[in-house]
Amino acid sequence: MNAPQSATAPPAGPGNPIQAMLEAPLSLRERKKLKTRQTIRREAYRLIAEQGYENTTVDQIAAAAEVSPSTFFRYFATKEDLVLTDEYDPAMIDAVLSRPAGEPFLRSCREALIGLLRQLLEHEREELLVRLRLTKDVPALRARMIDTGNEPQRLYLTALTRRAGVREPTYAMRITAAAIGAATTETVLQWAEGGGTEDIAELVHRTFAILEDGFSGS
Amino acid sequence: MNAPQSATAPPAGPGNPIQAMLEAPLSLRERKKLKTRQTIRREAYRLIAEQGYENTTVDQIAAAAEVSPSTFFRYFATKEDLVLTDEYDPAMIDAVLSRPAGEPFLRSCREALIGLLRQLLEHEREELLVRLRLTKDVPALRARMIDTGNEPQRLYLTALTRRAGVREPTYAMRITAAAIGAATTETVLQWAEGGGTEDIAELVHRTFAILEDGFSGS
DNA sequence: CCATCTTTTGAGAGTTACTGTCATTTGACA
DNA sequence: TGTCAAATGACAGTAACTCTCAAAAGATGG
Repeated sequence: MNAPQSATAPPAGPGNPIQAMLEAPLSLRERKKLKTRQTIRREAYRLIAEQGYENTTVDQIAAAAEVSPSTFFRYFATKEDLVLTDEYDPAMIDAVLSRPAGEPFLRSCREALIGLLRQLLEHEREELLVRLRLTKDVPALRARMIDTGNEPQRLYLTALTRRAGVREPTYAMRITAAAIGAATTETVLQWAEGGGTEDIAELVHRTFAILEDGFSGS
Repeated sequence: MNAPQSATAPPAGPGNPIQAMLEAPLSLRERKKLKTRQTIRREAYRLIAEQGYENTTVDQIAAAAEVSPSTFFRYFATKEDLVLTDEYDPAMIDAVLSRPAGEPFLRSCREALIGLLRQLLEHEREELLVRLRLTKDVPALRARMIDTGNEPQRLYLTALTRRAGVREPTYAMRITAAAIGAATTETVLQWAEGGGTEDIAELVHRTFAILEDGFSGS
């Protein structure tokens, strides 16, 4: 193989999945890789903040991070991945699956989401805000987001399927995951648009209340 | 101005909006433009069917349609737009808005959707199937779809906002539009995946039933 | 510490989607 | 028929990727 794996997160326990990911003993090589990845991302965000997303070229980012453009693409398959990739997807699935068995799916999602967001906010509130705002403002990113593995829809579908203990999701599962996923995305984007000043847990509650009562308010 | 407008659909009445678009007296220039547009799309679909989306270059398409690459980009802003652009968005908004005033929004959407799909199926069933299947299979397309103006989410949001007679959509409207829009997209994609053999009206009914009862089945 | 093996990196060349400009052509219209 | 605006094509450029190959650097066994 010729490329460093794109950060396959170690399967984290349900206790504090994010924290767990920050530990783990690392070889020198691994540490260097991680550092390179962080440097690239940091420099990229700096440049993007100064010049905007479209005006910042990969070559500039590579130069600022002191790596070759080739190396940039070894760490991020596309420029968009800079903003969109996320290491916490497995944690979200775990969080949903570790909810009590009989609980309605909607509630499991809500609680898992609130728990995960609380942790994310503690550790990297600012970065999350920047990323979400970019996601909302840059068309290419908003577009791409849907397809990447980190979109909520796919997470929910995986969780639903596993919870039911089946291999292939049913039609109803697909529809459910699509709807809840989109609502989740919209919720965090709205939070970011408000500058992160609102209580995100409260927003999540409002969202799920709408879903739960079948949109009867409209 | 230097470029032909990308098919701004004439505002169609609620009667039979699609049919209305197919009539209208056209000047020679307009007819030629329309023909060029159709030729490009037809040749593109042919090449894509033979070689796949990624392996088909814009230059090839332009050559096959006997226009210059410049002209290609005057008709389709991006290669993706070949597959994704859709002339019927205004018709969908109209269809929702022309439902009875007191009707629950969910039902208005359902009926509007079924009505529009029925017409689409009559006129261009095959093309619709091809497009949907491409949309589902080609990552770049699936990604891009969300951002373009033709995605259901934006349509529903517009309809909701206008129906309420306000300027800015509320938080609840955004969440509602996101959820219903995603469910709609998933529904038609599922239909296409089944090769169009299932009754799409029935699928739509199942989808909206799930939404209506608050996902209590999960 | 050294030799060797594997992973990571950089250099460079090539492809493709797209942008902008400008001169030429072609339909519209009086 | 002459004039104007819209449509087209040729061409040059940019930037995001892809591929290949050789050099550098960490891992590993002696």
